[in-house]
Amino acid sequence: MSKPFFITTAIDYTNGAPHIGHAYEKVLADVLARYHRLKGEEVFYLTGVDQHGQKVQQSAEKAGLAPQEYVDGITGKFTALWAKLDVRYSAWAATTDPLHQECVRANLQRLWDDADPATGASRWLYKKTQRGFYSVRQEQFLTDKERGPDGEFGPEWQPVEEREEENFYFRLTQDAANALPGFDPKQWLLDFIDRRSAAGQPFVLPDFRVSELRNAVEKLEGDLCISRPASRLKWGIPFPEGFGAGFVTYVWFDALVNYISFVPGHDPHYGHRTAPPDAIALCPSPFAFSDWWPPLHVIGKDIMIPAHGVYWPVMLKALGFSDEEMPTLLVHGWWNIAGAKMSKSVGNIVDPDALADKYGPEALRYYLMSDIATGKDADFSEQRLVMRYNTDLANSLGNLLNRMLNMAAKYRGGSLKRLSDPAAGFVLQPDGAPQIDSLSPEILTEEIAHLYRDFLDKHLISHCLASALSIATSMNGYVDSSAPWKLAKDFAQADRLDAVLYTLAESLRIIAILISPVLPKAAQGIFDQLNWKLDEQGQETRFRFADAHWGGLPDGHLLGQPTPIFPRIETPAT
RNA sequence: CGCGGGGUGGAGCAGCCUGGUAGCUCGUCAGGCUCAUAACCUGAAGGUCGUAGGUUCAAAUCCUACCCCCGCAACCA
Repeated sequence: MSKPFFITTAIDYTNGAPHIGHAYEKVLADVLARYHRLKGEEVFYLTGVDQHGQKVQQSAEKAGLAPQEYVDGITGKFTALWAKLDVRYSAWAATTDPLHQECVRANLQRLWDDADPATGASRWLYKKTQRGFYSVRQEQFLTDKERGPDGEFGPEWQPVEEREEENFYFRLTQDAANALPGFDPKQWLLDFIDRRSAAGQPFVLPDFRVSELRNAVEKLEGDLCISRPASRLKWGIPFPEGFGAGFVTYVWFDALVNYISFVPGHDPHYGHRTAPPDAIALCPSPFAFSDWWPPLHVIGKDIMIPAHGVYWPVMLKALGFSDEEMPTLLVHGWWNIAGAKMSKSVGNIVDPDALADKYGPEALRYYLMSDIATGKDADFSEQRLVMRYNTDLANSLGNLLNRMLNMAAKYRGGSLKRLSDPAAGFVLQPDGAPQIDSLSPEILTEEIAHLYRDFLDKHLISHCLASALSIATSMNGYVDSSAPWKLAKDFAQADRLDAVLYTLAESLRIIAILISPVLPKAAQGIFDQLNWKLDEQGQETRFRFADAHWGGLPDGHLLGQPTPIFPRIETPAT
């Protein structure tokens, strides 16, 4: 069995409804997950929600709800949207899940117990008192960034008072006061990033972001505060008893740990390498934690620095993960609105739920995957969504399926004939060349399948789609140049007509396989109308990358009835 | 000298890593077809690939300098 594929997304903060950016990331990961399943791999796709924190605590109070009640409501909007968009995840990472809470506490305990023999103190965590300005109204400490032009804190923060607070810290650097014996996390991280790049396996993809991360690490100073006093933050995971009473886990040691806690075979009390027999019994997967690990983390560019690019690898290192067990970050760009950043305060948030209702989930999935180059930003436009759907799916692919099925039904009663001489159908060009676009259809589809695979391995979804759909474009041209409606009137051309119809049907079968990760419903629809693999109707296993080879449809195969699979979206003239 | 991204026909983008006829979608114009979802096909017009140097037989692609645009507090992918 091949290596299982473990993919995650960022877990979304449950303080507001999902927007188009959330949808993009989850669909992107879903497409990659489906692609790996298409290749026959076991896939574990983890996504979820980050439910803790002060913002949630405050919003819940404002709404007059208990925090759990409040996050359950928002969480429901996310899960409903993923169901609507056919985002098919393997496990749901909700940070209020007891399993996760236990894992976070166990990890903190492991780091606390990992003591330096010389001092008896933890090598990774320490307690420190810090003094600063605290806004009673906003319930947070203020930094110089919050000061107004006059150097004073504005009225939105008042009253402000000086306070002392004791917290736990996680070592990231090796400053004189808090040296970590024998190990400098910052230097290790720099070396690690360089080694991965040198090995051709960059820690961060696309690789133009590596230098950005590296620069940020170079400038890293200070350690990471990982706790909050319970007096200030109640809605979070309490520290284990051994740390003393009254501390709650601050965001990163809570949220990032989800990538560990929900993996099958993981047991927080036994570390990440071994799982006790009962843990395996609870989990039907034949894989242990170490089989799944390490993951591909799909994240937005905003949380690469510092969370996923700095804190997370150092946390993993501290927890005992080797360099070979470090994950890879796939960092995607943003959907901007008319060139401007999408923002709640500007009020230009795009609601994916409404779009899915208006145009259908497949149209939205297709747009989000086809109109952005992975890693870069793009402009969101409803007009372009409609345009791309109509052009690529309705006019090109959908229409090809429809015209092929109609001709097959009209001329051959829907029955396909597979000729022994595969070239018979292609000697149709004026110059007599047995070609479509200078290639035979077998070679054309074969080459495109390879191209597609290369693009997908580089996570370039829009390129994949373009290559898959270029088959439809070629075939539409082939229909015109071979003119089956003329062949049908000439008995001497019977073989050619059969060959043309077979070529078109075969191409459509292969296109359906290639687009299935992005357009699962449409791919099913194409197979249904081709009357193909009906015993696996509706199942994802109906599509296999290995089947994307010429000649799958047998001689005498009976095709189904044509129904527009991508009805054009008609918009009122503007 | 803060960091990073980008500047390619009217619009939106790909190509740049691994130099070698500048590609895609939309739009415009002119034809063709009639199997099809007023869909499809062909052809044309339109670009000195931000600017200036350099390397090379050859540069959108590599190097240097400069100009312009965008992002880098928070909500937030």
